Amino acid sequence: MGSRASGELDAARRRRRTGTAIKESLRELSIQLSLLNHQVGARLNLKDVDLDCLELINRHGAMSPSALARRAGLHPATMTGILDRLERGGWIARDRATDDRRAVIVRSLRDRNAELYRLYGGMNSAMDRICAGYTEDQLDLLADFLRRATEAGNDATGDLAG
Amino acid sequence: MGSRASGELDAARRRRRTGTAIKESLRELSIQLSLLNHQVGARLNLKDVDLDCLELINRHGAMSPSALARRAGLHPATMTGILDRLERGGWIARDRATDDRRAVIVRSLRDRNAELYRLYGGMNSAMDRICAGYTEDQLDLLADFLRRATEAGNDATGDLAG
DNA sequence: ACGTCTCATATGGGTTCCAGAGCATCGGGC
DNA sequence: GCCCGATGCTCTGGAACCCATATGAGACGT
Repeated sequence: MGSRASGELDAARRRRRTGTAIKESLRELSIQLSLLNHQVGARLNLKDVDLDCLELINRHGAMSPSALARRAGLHPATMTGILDRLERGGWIARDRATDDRRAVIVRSLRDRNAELYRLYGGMNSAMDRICAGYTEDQLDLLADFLRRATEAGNDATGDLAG
Repeated sequence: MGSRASGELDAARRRRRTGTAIKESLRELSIQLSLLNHQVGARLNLKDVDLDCLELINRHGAMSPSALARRAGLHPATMTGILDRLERGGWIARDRATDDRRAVIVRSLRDRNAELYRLYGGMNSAMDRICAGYTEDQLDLLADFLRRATEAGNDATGDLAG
C-alpha cells in the first residue's frame, strides 16, 4: 500500500477523533452551562426549569401556557405552578387573549433583565475575551456552527418527544 | 472623516454584533440541550439533575458524594436521594473506601451506557453530518472554542457558588 | 340550543428537596 | 492508649413540587 493511501487513512481517523472530541465537548459544555443556570436560578429563588421557561418566552415570544408546556416537555398543570412562581417574582405577566377569552398569553416583563444580565456578567465578559482572539470570519464560522447545533438539538428533542 | 475611519468603525460594529450573536446562540444552545436532556431523562425515569450528576461522575471520575454535591451545587442530603435513584436504576455503585471507612466512593457502572448512547443517537448523527461539512482545521478551531467556553462556564459557576 | 372540544387552573397523592440531627469514623494532642 | 473536635454520609420532618385527573369557562359545529 502506498503512502498516499495510508496518509488518507490517518487523515480520516484524525477527522473522526476530532468529531468525537467536538461531540464530547458539546456535552460537557451543556452540563457546565446547566450548572451555571442552577447557580443563577438559586440567586433568584427560581428553579432551573423556571429559568428555562423564562428564556423560552424571551426567545420565541409571548405564547400560551400549553404551547410553552409542549415546548418544554412538561405537563400543562406543571406549567401553571411554574408560571405562578415567575409571575410572583415579577418576571412575566399573564394576559387574557382578546379573541379567545379562555386563552392566556404569557408575556415577558423586562423589568428584572438587568439583574439577570449581571448574574451572567462573569460568563459574558469571559466570552468577550475569548471572542476577541478570533477574526471576523472565524466568528462567523462559530456563530453558524452554534446555530446549526441548536437546530440539531431541537430536531433530536422533537423526535424523542414525538 | 475619511472612508478608512468609517470602514474601521463598521468593522468594529459588525464584530461586536457577531460576538453578541455568539453569546445568544450559546445561551439558546444551552436551553436546547437542557430540553434534550430532559427528554432523555424522562425515558430513563431519571430527573434532569440525576443525569447531570451521572455525567459529572463519568467526566471527572469516581468521587465521594459530598464532593459531587459541591460540584453540582447541591446539599449533601439531596445527593443521597439522587444517588439512591441512580443506584436503584443500576447506573452507579457505592463503594466504601478502604482507607477511610466513613467515606463512600461513587463509581459509574457502564452497563447501561449503550441505552444512553442510543437515546442521544439522533443528536450524535446530526452532529456528524454537521461536522462533515468542515475542514480538519475548522474542526480544530471549533473544538478549541468549545473547550474554552466550557472552561469559562466553569469559572463563572465557581465565582457564583463561592 | 346542544353537545363536544379546548384551555387554564384547582385538587389530591406521591415524590423530591433541603436543613438539621444522628451515627460512625478519622486525626491530632496529651 | 484515650479523648475531642472535625469530617462524611444518611435519616427525619416539613415544605414545596410534579403530575394525573377533575372542574369550570368559553369556543365551535350542527
